[in-house]
Amino acid sequence: MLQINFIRENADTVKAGLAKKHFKNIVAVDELLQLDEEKRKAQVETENNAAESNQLAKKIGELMKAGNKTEAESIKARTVELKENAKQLEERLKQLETEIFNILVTFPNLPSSVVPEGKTPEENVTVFTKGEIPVLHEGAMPHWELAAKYNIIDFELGNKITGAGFPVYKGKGARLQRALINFFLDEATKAGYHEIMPPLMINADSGFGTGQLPDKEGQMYHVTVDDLYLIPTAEVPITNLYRDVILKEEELPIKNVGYTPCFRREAGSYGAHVRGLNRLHQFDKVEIVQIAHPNQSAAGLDEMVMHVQGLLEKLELPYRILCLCGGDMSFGSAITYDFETYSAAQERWLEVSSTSNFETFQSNRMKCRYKGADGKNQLVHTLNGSALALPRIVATMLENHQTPEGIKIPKALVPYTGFDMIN
RNA sequence: GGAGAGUUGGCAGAGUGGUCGAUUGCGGCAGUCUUGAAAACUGUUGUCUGUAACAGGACCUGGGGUUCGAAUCCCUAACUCUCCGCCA
Repeated sequence: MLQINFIRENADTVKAGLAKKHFKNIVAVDELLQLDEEKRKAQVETENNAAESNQLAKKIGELMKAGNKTEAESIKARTVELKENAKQLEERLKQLETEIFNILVTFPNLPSSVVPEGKTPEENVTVFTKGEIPVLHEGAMPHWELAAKYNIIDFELGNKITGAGFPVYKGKGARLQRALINFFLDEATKAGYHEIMPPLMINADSGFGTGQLPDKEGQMYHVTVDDLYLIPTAEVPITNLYRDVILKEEELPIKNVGYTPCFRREAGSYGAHVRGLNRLHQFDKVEIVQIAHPNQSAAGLDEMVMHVQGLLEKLELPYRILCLCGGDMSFGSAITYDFETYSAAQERWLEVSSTSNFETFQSNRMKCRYKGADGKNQLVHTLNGSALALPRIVATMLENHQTPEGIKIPKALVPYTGFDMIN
């Protein structure tokens, strides 16, 4: 969430930023500032009223103690009057605050200055590409056919047990999942991340903290009897660990990693591009999260990007890195790098990681701050990235590493799988 | 699920209607002493809002109420603990 003080002092910058993100309702900025003006006036009135009231109440206390009841009674008349005023003033103030909040939560984060202009995914800028795109042998198959051929992932069985988008992993397929999870966790640990195993359900406060709520409820599974949500990503619980926390400056950066299943309703997506592992309702992901000093967050993002690159290279997958354009970035992000691996049988790039700096957007919602050298509390920056999401990695591995004899497991992963070929 | 007790500043823990934003201890920070450290002693130490700076306002788990006045009384929600029941 943007800070009202910042908007007040930088209205033009805010408008330009919102425009870059292709936010439609930019006039709301002026509306907001108007309301803010009114609210501040209302606040002064309310507080002056309260100040007089407090003063008189104190005086009544003193008079009562001194036994001067008649004078105390005479003052009471005025306090009753003030109380009436207070009720109205407070109501008005509350109403203005609500209106301001309701506008404020609709504003996305402002994009960083290096984010490219653009509206659609086509306008994302490829900043790095690495790896050979494999030439597949005659009769090569897409991953869903390979999954059936080697009996490692069963989509039909998942349909029966739960529904579409909930595959069942079997035998070497299940073992491969476990191997990737452990591999990713170990690599992150080596890079200095602290392992966390968080709850898989979150409350509404946590959903608000990282920006899933309000408005994006539709993307999460909601357990209504207990009013809890299944996590769409480990980012939510792991970042919210620091909700309402004041950190010491020297504690930063905090680097956490966690493996969790992720649950997404993916309402509204369908078609050929969701076949097989391309888009699931439940999938596994290892997520890295940093809580950083504002001065360190840019370097933190670079480090995260390099970490993800290292993973893809060890898995021997061709990949490219995109810097998302303003219009294609997520709501809360200030800058996002997407990683895509090339899926040779589908002949298309698949997103396997999204690594972002949220700057103060989440920390302002979560009230996560650090105490600076000057003793003042300031908002931290939050960052997160997938390192990595499994299904599309598995999809590309199956497709790209297939041979007529079977599917080769990359060297780095063999110690984790315990086999070097799926056949 | 049933019965009871509780939730106060980083932590522990006082405070049952007025001068309490809150006693005290620990911890933290600064100083004295010391070659340095420890100990001891002294001082200091919550957050938000607001102001040029003061002032002012809000916060004792959240929400609502009673009252001129609420940490304190009432209602309600959440959470924690103890006992019983159930259970991986």
